[in-house]
Order: sequence, then C-alpha cells, then structure tokens
Amino acid sequence: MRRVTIHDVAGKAGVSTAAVSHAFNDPERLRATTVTRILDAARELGYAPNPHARALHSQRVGVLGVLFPQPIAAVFANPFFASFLEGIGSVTDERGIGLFTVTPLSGSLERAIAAAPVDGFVIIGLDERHTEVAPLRKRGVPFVVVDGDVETASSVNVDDEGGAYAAADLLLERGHRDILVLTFHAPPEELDKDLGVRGRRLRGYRRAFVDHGVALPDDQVVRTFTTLAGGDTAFAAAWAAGARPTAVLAVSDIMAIGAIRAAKRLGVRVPLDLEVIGFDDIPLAAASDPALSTVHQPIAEKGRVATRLLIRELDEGGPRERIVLPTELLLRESTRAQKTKSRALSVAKGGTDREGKLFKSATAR
Amino acid sequence: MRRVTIHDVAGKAGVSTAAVSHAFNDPERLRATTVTRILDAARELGYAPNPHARALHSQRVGVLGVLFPQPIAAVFANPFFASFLEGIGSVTDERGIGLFTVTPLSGSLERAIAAAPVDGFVIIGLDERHTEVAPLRKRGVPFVVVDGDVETASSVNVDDEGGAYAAADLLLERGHRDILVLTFHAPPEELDKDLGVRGRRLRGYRRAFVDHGVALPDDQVVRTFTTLAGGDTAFAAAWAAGARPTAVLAVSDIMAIGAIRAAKRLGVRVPLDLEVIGFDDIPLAAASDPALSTVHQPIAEKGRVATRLLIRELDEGGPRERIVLPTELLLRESTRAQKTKSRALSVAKGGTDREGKLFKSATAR
DNA sequence: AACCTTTCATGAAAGGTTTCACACGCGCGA
DNA sequence: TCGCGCGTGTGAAACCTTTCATGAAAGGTT
Repeated sequence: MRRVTIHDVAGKAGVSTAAVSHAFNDPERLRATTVTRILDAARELGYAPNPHARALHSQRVGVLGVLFPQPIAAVFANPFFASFLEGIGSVTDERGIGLFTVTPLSGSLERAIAAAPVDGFVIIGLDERHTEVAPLRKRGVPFVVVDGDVETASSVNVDDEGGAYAAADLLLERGHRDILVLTFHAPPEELDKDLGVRGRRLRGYRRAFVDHGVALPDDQVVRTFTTLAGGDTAFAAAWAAGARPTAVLAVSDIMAIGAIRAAKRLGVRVPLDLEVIGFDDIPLAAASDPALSTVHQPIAEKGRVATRLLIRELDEGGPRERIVLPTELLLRESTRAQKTKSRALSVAKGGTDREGKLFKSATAR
Repeated sequence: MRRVTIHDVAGKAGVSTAAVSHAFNDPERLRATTVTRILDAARELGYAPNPHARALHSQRVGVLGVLFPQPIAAVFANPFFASFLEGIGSVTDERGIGLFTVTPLSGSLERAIAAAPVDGFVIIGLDERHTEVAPLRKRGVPFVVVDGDVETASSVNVDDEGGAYAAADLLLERGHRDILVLTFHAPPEELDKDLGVRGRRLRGYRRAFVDHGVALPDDQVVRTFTTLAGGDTAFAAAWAAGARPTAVLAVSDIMAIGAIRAAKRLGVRVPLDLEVIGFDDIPLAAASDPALSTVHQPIAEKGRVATRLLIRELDEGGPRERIVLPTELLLRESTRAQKTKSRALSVAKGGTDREGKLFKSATAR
C-alpha cells in the first residue's frame, strides 16, 4: 500500500505535478477552477505533501530541536524542564514550528544530533567543557545555548550568582550563623572546579558569607541528589551527625522541600526553628506546606528568549547575543522575614537589544 | 556555506557515492582499507548523512509523534502529560527512536499531522467523535490511541470506570451520604453525553451510587476547571451555597487538592470532617498535605504500552489490540479508611496477547 | 494582420541518499 | 581454455517535492 504522491493527484486532476504544487503553495498562480479541481482530487485521495521531500528540497523543515544531555525519561520527570519546554513551546506554537526533543541515542548525543531532522537546536545543560557542539558548528547547524556558555553561539543565562547571593545575604543579615548548604552531586569531571549552574550558585552563597565575614566550613556544604529524597536524607544525615542548623540554603527547590520534610519529621518547626530558601521556584514550591521561599528564576522565559533568538538566527542570520535574565528572591512561608521580594540584575545593561524587552549583560554583578 | 554532502566525501576519498553510503551502512561490503579512508574523509569534512534525504528514500525516519489536541504549552504545564511522555520516552530511548511532540499548528491538528515528519503517532485525548484521525488512516500512517477508542486502530485505556466505582464504593460503604462530585468542564460538543475519560469516571461513580441505593442529585455534581483554583473555587462555591458535604470525589487530583485547600481555609478538617479521593495519582498527590487518597492509574505505563504497540505495528504490521490497564485505589491521608489498596481489573481477560504481559479486556467490569 | 502582453500551465532539474543491477578482475575448478 | 564465482566497487534509478525557465493560448493594440 503505497503512500499517495503528488503524481497521483496530478493524474486524477488531469494536470502536471507542478500545477498541484502550485495549488498548494501559490494558488494565485492558477485559475480558480483548476485549483479547486486539484484540491478536490487531493482531498479525495487523502493526499498530503511528503514532509521529507519538501524538507529535502527547501533545506528547511520547520522543526526545532531541544537538546538535553540526559535520557528522555529523566527530562520529562523533571518539572524544571517541563516549564522550560512550556516556554519554548509557546513560541514554536505561535510561529507554527514543530518541536523535537533530542536526547542521547544509545548513549551518544552526537549520534542523536546527526540523526535529528531539525533546522536548529536549543541546547540546555551543556557547559563549557562539552564537546558535542563542535560537530554542530562544523555542519553549520545554528544553535543557542541555555544555562551555559559557548564561544561561538548565542546564549541565555540567568543571574544564578546574584540570586544565590541575595538568598544567603538575607539569612546572614537576619543573624543566622549556622546555615546548612545543600548542593547537587557533581558529575565526576567537575568535582574540583565549580562549573555550571551549580558553581555559579555556590559562588553566590560564598560571596555573601565572605561579605558578612562569616565562615562556611566544608562540612556545612552537603552534596546530594536533586530529588525530594536527596534533600530529605541529606538533612536527616546532617542532623544525625550532630549538626543543628538554624537555616538551610538549597540550590534546588525539590531538595529544599525534602529537607523540610525531614525537619518536620524530626520535630523541627519551619520557619520557627529553621528557615529554608530553595532555588528555581518550581510550581510545587508555592503549593507545598509551608510554601517555600525561594530564588525565582524565569524558567519558561528562558525558553522563550532562547527560541526567539534561534528563530531570528535561522530567519535572518541575526547577530550572536549573550543574554542574562534576572532572578528574584521570593519570600513565602518557609522564612520568617517578610521583606518584599528583591530582585537581582533588575536593571538591564548593555542594551543594544532590538526588541528592547530582553535583559542583556556581559557579567552579572 | 553549503552543507557537506556525500559527494564531497566521495570526491575527497576518491570513490563513488555508493561506496560512501556502504561505508556507513554496510561496511562489510567494502575492503577494510577503503572503509577507513572514506570514514576519515567524512570525519575531516564533518559529514553526516542528511536525515531528510535518508528518510525520503527509506520511507522511514525513526521518529514517533505524540499527538495532543491542546496547545503545546498546555501539554508541558500538565504533570499528567509529563508522566505520559516519560513512559513513551523510556521506550523510544531504548529503541533509538526520536520523539516529536505534535500539537495543533495555527489551531489545526490536521495541518500539524500532515507536516509532521514521523513514522507513526501515539494519540492521546482524542475521543470517539474526533475527525482528525480519518486522514491519518487514509494516508496509511499507523497510530495508536490512548484514552480513547477508534474503530480502526489499536488502543490503550485504563479502567476508569472501575477505579471510580471503587472510590465511590469506599465512601458510600463508610456511610457517607452527602458527597460532592467534582468533574471537568466539558467541551461544548459533549455537554450532554458523558463521553471520554470524564464520562467513564462519572459512570463509575454513578454505578456505585445506584448499587448502594443512594441518590446523586445533579447539584452535587459540579463541573469546573482542571486546576488547583478550579477545585478550590468549586468547593468554596458549593459551601457558600449551603452544601455541607462529608466527602469529595474528584475526577482529577489537582482539583481534589484545590478542594482540600478551600476546605482548610473554611476550617473544615481533612480527613476528620471531610474525606477526599482524587483521580490519577500525580506526583503532587503523595507530596501534598495531607497526602491525597486517589485512584492510581499507570500513566507512564500507558505510554510505554502504547509505544511498544506502535513500534510493533510499524515493524511487523502486528495485529490491532485493545488494551485496558488496571487502576488502583490508593488510600493515603485524605481519607480515614485504612483498608489496603484495592485494585480494579486486576485479572487479565481475553488473553491472546502474545507477550503475555499486558492486560486485555473488552469491557472493564 | 502582425505583434505584444498576460494568463495559465508544464517540463525538467535539483535536492541527498540508498540500493539494485551490473562490471571488472582474479583465481579456481573442470 | 573456458566458465564460474567471489570480492569490490560503480552507475543510475528511485524516493517526492519545489521552482525556474519556458511555452501555448487568449486577448488587446496598432
């Protein structure tokens, strides 16, 4: 059972294949009666132009790839990525563009990239050292990097360091001296250097400690998994080891919520005995009990900005840009302080942006 | 800056394009030294076979589409779909297949379907009356329907009715007589008939009421939005109207959680004054406070089963199947009853399934 | 009547890959 | 010596669409 092609339609309507093509793509060129005759034939046959043939010819499919370095199941299980995709999707939808989720193919990102029928990529979570992007560049496939920095491409980042600073600063300002810091397990290769998102956030915390003249001993910085269970066990373990922190800083909301769960179980009241600040502002943060104070980052907006950047590059070969979006300290119920939310990087710098809506900056203060 | 093609590689390696193709796809056919010479040339040039050309020829891209009837941003915002995609992704990943998210293109599902460069579709949320699938059938594109039923295709469903029955049955068994039922706002065209998932769940509730000889007046069935706010306002409104239910049945977890929030605000204690049972068992259900009793449905598993079915159909043109997966009543903290979880459709019926792992059934009792 | 414009339609090339059928050269068995 | 098979490699068709250049017919002008 062969798929119906443009030839079948042409035959049925008694015209050339060129006419059929025109009927679909540029009906003005044909007599109205001819167009309807062709369209009728097409409908009757159930014809739709073959996307591959069309793409092959026009060198353009109308599909964007979103590239994740982790298995696809891990992507969709993560609410952070869900929000991110939501942002990307809102733009692709409005532009009539398809969305392809690209994850490692049998463990190889390179293979996945090569096989993906897309016009360009939004890449997330690949930091400085990743080598997968080199072939991309070589093949001339446009891409935009999010939460990372690559010499040769546009990038969209968030003021992680500033947000982390604001969170730590608030707690220190309120007199806390015994603060437990929860951070991601590092991938093996970056164990020493503090690279990527995690590194920037940690750097922000550290800077606040330094500014307040407070020490942050190594055993107060705990590495664990980015899960509810991770935060829970990390807090419980610290407690069992004799730590009695009065506050928690976590580089991810879900870990913060896990820590709160452990604290509740141990009879520690939040925020009375323990103030907690997370990072990201996932939807669950507002819904959990107590509602989590956190550093809000515009996740969906990151996706939107990156996608618009990519589309512009695709359409007009626009210039490279490095965009840094602001973060915002959001105080809810897991802290006692009720200072209104403060905003990092609230003023745009370097403003040559044409749309005037984006925040641009070389360095985040 | 033209993309590098197979001709460039052939030229550089001093062979024909056919030889290059063989070097990639069937190296055995060529002398080993030739193969390495070709591969070297390819690497040096940064060559990767053009996916479109390949797909055009082989009539196969290695990509599956997941079809949603709502805008893409709504898809990713919904944790239900996230779990579903997680299930699908776990299978496509393992088989080295790409995943394409297909949502209406400028409002038209048909257009999106036509333009999608995929080998087949997993379709979710399209019920009996939707007409979009007709062209698919006509064009001979294989698809599998989830949460719906189409004459001409395989389908994967869940025992919605049985699960709903179990939930309602439990509450009625415990003596509740004043139960508020929360259901989705119906799309306009199905206002009267109770079709689709919503209809099946409502039917399950109703059957339990009948079996217990209890009436379910229309004003106890409230339609609202499938959101936290929807459940919240619906409960609050009913309360304001003088209703004093002792239990709530909601066809979606998020609505149930919203109702609990409203109840808390009104000074109604859950589960002491009000027992609540949701539906779906989204991740938030276990994490909320009190943890939500709910009808668990295997969301990710639905995705996995559907995907395997589709792949089999693609590979071997396997037979159509109608699969019904069991649901399970999960009692947590929003009910007082502590009966161990009960399971609907726990026994497979109709077992001609070749893998013997899936549950099949014509009617879910 | 000859010529020019428009309007509508077509032929054929191009886009990049895979694969079928074939060719070439060589060794081996008959 | 002939024929055959095997190991390697090639030419060209096929996959399906779009678009450029072109052509034919119809209508208008001088």
